[in-house]
Amino acid sequence: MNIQHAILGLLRKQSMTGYDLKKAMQKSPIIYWSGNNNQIYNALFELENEGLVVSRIFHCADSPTKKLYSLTEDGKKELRRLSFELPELPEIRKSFLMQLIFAGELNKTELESLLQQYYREIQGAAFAVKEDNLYDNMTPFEQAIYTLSIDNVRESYKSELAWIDKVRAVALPLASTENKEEKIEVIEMEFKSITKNENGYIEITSGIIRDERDGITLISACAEYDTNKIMLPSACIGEDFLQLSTCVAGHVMQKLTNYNVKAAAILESERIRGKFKDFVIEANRKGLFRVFEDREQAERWLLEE
Amino acid sequence: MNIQHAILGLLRKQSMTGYDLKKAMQKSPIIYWSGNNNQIYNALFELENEGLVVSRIFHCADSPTKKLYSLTEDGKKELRRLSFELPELPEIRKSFLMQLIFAGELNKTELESLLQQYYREIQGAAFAVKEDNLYDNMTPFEQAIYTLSIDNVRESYKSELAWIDKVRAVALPLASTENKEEKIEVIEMEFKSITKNENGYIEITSGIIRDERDGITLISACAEYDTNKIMLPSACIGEDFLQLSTCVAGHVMQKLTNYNVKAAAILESERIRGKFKDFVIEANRKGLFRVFEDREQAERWLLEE
DNA sequence: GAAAACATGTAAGCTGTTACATGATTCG
DNA sequence: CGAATCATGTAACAGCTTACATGTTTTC
Repeated sequence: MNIQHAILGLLRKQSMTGYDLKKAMQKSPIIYWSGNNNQIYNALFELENEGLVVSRIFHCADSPTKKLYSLTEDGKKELRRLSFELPELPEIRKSFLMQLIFAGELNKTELESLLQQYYREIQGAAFAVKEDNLYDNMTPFEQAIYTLSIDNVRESYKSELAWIDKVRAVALPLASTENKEEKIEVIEMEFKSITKNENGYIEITSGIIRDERDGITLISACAEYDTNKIMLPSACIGEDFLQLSTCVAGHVMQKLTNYNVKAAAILESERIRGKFKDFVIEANRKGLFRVFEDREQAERWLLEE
Repeated sequence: MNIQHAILGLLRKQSMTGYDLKKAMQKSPIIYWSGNNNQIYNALFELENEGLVVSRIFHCADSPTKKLYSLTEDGKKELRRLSFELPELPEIRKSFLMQLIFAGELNKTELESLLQQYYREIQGAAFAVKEDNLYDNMTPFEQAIYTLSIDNVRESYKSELAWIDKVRAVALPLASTENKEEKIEVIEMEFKSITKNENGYIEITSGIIRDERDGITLISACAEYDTNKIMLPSACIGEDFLQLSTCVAGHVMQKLTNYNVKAAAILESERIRGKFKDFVIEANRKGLFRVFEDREQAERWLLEE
């Protein structure tokens, strides 16, 4: 399976531009190409050379030539041929398994900490899988196949979560309890759920954000409570978060964006200093992460739309 | 996770040469690099430059300098540091899902045929996962972690098989029954199991090998009967198999080698013609696939050792 | 009026693959 | 004695990624 096949597939029911293809690839949890321009435009060029697609050029007013690609008869034939090729084995790469077997003598705390982090990442990833139709007009059969495929992705994550529990049950008791050189502190975060007229969010009640890992904890908590809105009171914002040089704020923002989680932070104006001020202005404009001085305002924004 | 990390991990308990590393990577179902020279020798060069590994050179007699690599103290520290890095999400690429959703209107027969093929490949791959210790002296804890990791791989395949059954149950009834232009013939193969003093093999009782896909059918039958020995009577060897130009024999051989399945074919000498004769001589020498004129001989070879 | 989204493309670089080159040792 | 395995390395190339360049339209 190559990207050409994917493009032919996406063009099967509707004409699209290169940009449309890029968006479709980025959105889909099944199409695993990142949707980068280089590949797509090159592939389209080759497909057109081989006569499998044609482009109609739209000159809107002036120069912005937009090319709408669609399948030729040959393209349809080729897609049908590819559909009956011998299926490929899935490619599965789980770095975490290597990380574990190469780690050697972990003590109980260390192992539990690693498993916890992995659990949260998987949980977050599973939460982010959204069903979101590939084509507009799908037959019931196509719809069923598509839903089943999305299920497949979700189930892969689920069985990974089940496996982590199995490791907890089997391997944790065998791990040594002695402490190695440095003690690893595991500070748990706690959350509570708040519901206001059919809408709700979660709020951190204890724990401090100081680390990239804590970003994952936020996402995973959202997954657990099945919400994508989270309130961060001043008490849970660590000093590291406020120092841009530590990159903590940036990493956490990245996670929020990836998993489409909306976060409102309440920060006293005294705590917003130096470059962090610019970061706040920038973030407030963007959308998924905003800083408020006032709890009421924060809540209003979180719950809106 | 990069290949450097993997190399540090493999060297954790024992010194190894580049060649040893290559073998270890090729064997392991968890370490997903193909174990190609280019990467390994380059990585070793860099690791040595960074002072994370050292090599002792062995001059055996003349020139064949053999380099035994082992971890330095810095290397051990680096490995420990990497062990506590934030775990990465698994990378899962299932082409088959794309193949299905891009295939569009499949009728019942076509869908069932695709599912069948996919099922067999997964079954074969699961069959090929062998537990086979990474290090010699493993603590019970390390042993448990390793066994659990292998389980993880096997369970990924198992849950894929379960998913295929779900697709059969849900989507097959929705598929149209009408026949498209060309009818796809699905000829099932049948097998019987033969046991002789605690040892056994399976034999094809109906169906003909004519296709790369049939190679997968053989592997999948082996997985089902939990054997890696298979008898191919003359009746099941198609004419295409005997024509080297069709590549059928080559592809089937490839599958047998990949999955470590031993196959004995019984062929009358009249049927061995032209270039196929060379292929037979070549194959007989190699080991996993041999041709016999006589059933007795074939059985003896199959059951030996 | 500024930024985000739409739209098409290019360049440099990393990772990993196959294939080649070379020579020693071991094994049937 | 010939082949397979051991052992180290190189070359060329495919695939994919990040980042850059450029300009338009839409949206706040």
